Amino acid sequence: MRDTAKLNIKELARNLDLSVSTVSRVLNGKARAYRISEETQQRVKKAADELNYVPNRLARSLKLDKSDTIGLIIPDIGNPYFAEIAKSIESQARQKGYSIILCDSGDDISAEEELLMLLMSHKVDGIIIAPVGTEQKHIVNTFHSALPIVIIDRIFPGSNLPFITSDNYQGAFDAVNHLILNGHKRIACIQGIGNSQPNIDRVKGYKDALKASNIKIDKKLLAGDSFTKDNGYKQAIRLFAMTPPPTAIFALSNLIALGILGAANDCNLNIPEDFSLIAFDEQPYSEYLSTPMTTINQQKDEMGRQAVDYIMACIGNKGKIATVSVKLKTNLIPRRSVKNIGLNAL
Amino acid sequence: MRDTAKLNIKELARNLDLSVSTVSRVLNGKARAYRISEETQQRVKKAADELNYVPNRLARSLKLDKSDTIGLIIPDIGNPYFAEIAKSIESQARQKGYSIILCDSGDDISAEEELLMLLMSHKVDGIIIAPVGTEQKHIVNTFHSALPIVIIDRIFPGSNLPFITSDNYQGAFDAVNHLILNGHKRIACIQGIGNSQPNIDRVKGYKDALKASNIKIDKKLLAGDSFTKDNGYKQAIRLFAMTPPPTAIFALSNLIALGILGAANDCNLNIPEDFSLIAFDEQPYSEYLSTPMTTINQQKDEMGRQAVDYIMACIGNKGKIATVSVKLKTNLIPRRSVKNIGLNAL
DNA sequence: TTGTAAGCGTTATCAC
DNA sequence: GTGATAACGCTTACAA
Repeated sequence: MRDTAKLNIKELARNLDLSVSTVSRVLNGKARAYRISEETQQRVKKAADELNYVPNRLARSLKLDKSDTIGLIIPDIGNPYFAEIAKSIESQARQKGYSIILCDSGDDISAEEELLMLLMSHKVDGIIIAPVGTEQKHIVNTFHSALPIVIIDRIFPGSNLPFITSDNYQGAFDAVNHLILNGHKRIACIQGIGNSQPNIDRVKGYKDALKASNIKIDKKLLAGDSFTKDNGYKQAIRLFAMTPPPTAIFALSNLIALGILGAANDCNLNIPEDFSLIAFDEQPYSEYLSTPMTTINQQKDEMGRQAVDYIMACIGNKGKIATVSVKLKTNLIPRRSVKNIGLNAL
Repeated sequence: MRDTAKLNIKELARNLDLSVSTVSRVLNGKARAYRISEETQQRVKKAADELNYVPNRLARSLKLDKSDTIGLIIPDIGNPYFAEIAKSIESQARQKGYSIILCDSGDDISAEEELLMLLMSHKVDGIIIAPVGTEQKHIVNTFHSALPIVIIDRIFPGSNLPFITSDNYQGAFDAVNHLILNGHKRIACIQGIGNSQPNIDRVKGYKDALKASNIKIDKKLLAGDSFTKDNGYKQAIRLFAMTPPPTAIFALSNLIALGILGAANDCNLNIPEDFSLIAFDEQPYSEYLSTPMTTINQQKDEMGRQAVDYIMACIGNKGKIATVSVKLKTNLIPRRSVKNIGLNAL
C-alpha cells in the first residue's frame, strides 16, 4: 500500500492537473453550484478514492471556525449509568456529523475546570457536562463565553444554566408511595451526596410521600453521604441493627443498592421476606438479580438525545443562545424486591 | 465577563505590545531557551491569564503535525466491560497530555471502517480499537499507513497486528478446572460469537480442561452464538430441560451469565444448590448478586494502560513501529455460585 | 533579548 | 467552468 501520509489536496490537484479550488469544490459537493463538468467530477472522485485521500479536518476546522466536535465531561465513564448516557450522546452526535471528545473528570472539581479549558482549546462546537459538585462558577463562565453548553444529570438551582435531568422529586415520591401502598410504614432512605441537587430532590420526594400518607418522619431512618456501594453497605448494616428495623429501604442510587445487597447477604437476610428494597437507577442487571429489583428507571437515552439536540439548536442560531430546563419523567419498574405486608396482602 | 471568543495570540501580543513569537515562546515554556526577561515573562503570563487566553489547538496541531489526540473505537460503550477499559484509556492518555475521541461502532463493521477514516481525518496521533468482527483488511491498511494502531480485546490470528488482550485460553481452562475440582463432570458451556478469537480460545480452554481430566466432551453441552443475555437465557432454558441436566454451566461472558440467572429464576432453580455457575468477566455487581458469582476476572485497567503505553511508544520512535502481542493473565475469583459436589465435599 | 515572515491544509473570494 | 490567492492561528527558522 502506498504511503498516503502526505497526500493533501494540493498533491491531489497536481496529480489531476487541476487547481485545488476545483478539487475542493467537487469533494465538498459544490460541483453543481460551480457548474463543474461531469467528467472532471468523476476524475476527481476517482483519484481521491484511489489515492486514498483523507481530508485534514484540522485545516478545515481552522478555516471554517467549526470543528464538528462536541466535548463531553462526565464524572465516571466506568459507571454504567454514565456509560449509557455517553452511548446515547455519541450515537446522536455522530448521526449529525459530530465527533465526541470524551473527558472523565474523576469526580474532581479542579480536573473539571481544566477539562473545560482543554475542550475550549480543542475548539469544540459545544460542551455537554455532568458536573461533579455544586460549584458552578467555571460553568457559568463558559456559558457566558458564547460556547454552547448544557448540563446533564446534575443541576444548579437558582442559576439559568440550561439543563436536562430526571424528575428526581417525582421519581422518589413514586418509589416511596409504592412502598406505602404495599403496607410499609417504617421506610428507610439511604442517600448520596447531601448537597447535590438530585439528592436534595429525591430526599424531598421521600419526605413528602411519607407526609402525604401521614407517616411520621423518623430522622434515624434517613442516612448516608455518598452514592457508592460502600455507603450502602455500611448504612444497611446499621439499619438492620435497629429495633425494630425498617421493613423497607429506599436506595438513592443503584450502587447504594448493591451495597445493601451485600449487607443483606452478610446478615443472612432475604429480600423481600426480611425487608423490601427499591432503588433509583435501573441497570441492565437489575432484573437478573436473584431477587429482581424494583427500580426507578431514568431515561438515559432521552437525556443524551435532548442534550445533543439542544447543542445542535445552539449551533444553529449562532449567537443568541436559548436556554432549556428539562426534567425527564421517571417510571417505576415493579419487581419482586418489594413485598406487600399490608392488610390487603394476598 | 469579557467576550474572549476572538482572543488569539496576535491580539494578546498587541495588547502587550510584544511580538507573537515572544508571547508564544513564553506560553510554551521556552522563555529560558530564548533568554526572555523575567519581567516580560510575568507580563505575558499575567495578561494571558487575565484576558482568559486559550490557545487554539487546531492551529497548533496543523502546524506541528500532531494533534495530541487518540482515537478510540469500541463496539459498545454502554457495556460496562468496555466502559471500564475506556475509563482506563482516557485516564492514561490524558495523564500523558492526550485527549480521546470516542467512537462507538455499535458492532457494525461498515461503521467501523468509516470511523477509521473519520479518525484519520481528525489527524489523531494513534488509534486504539476493539474490532467488531473477524474482517481485518481496513485495520491492516491503517497499520501499514504509519499511523500507530493497537487492537484490544479481540485479536486476528495469523496477522502481525499489535494487540493487547486477555489470556482467554488459560482463563477458560482455569474456570472449567475449578468446576472439575469441585466434583463437576457434566459441565455445559454457553458461548458467544463463534468465530471471534476470544470465543475460540475460551472454547479450546473449556475442552482442554475436560480432556485433561479425562472427561468426555458432550457436544450437546456446548451451545450458543452470541455474547448477549438473550442467548444466555435461551441456552440455559434448553440445558435445564436435558436429562440429566448439567451440574454446572460455564458462561463465556457476563451478559450470558445474566441471562442464565434470569432463566434460573423463571425455572425456580437456585444457585448453587441446583447448578453451579462460573462466568467470564468480573463486574462491579458480581459479588452483590444474591448468590455472589464466581468469575474470571480480566485486567481491564491494565489492558487500557498497555494500549496507551504502546501508542505512546510508537509516537516516540516516529517511523519504525514495533509490534506488541500481550495476553494478560486472568484470575479466578471464587464465590458462592460454585458448589462442591465431589466426594470430598464438606 | 525580541521581531518578521513563511508555512501547516483547507475554503472562500475574486478574477478570468 | 476553472484558477490564484488570502486567510484561519499557530510555531519556528532566520534576522536584527
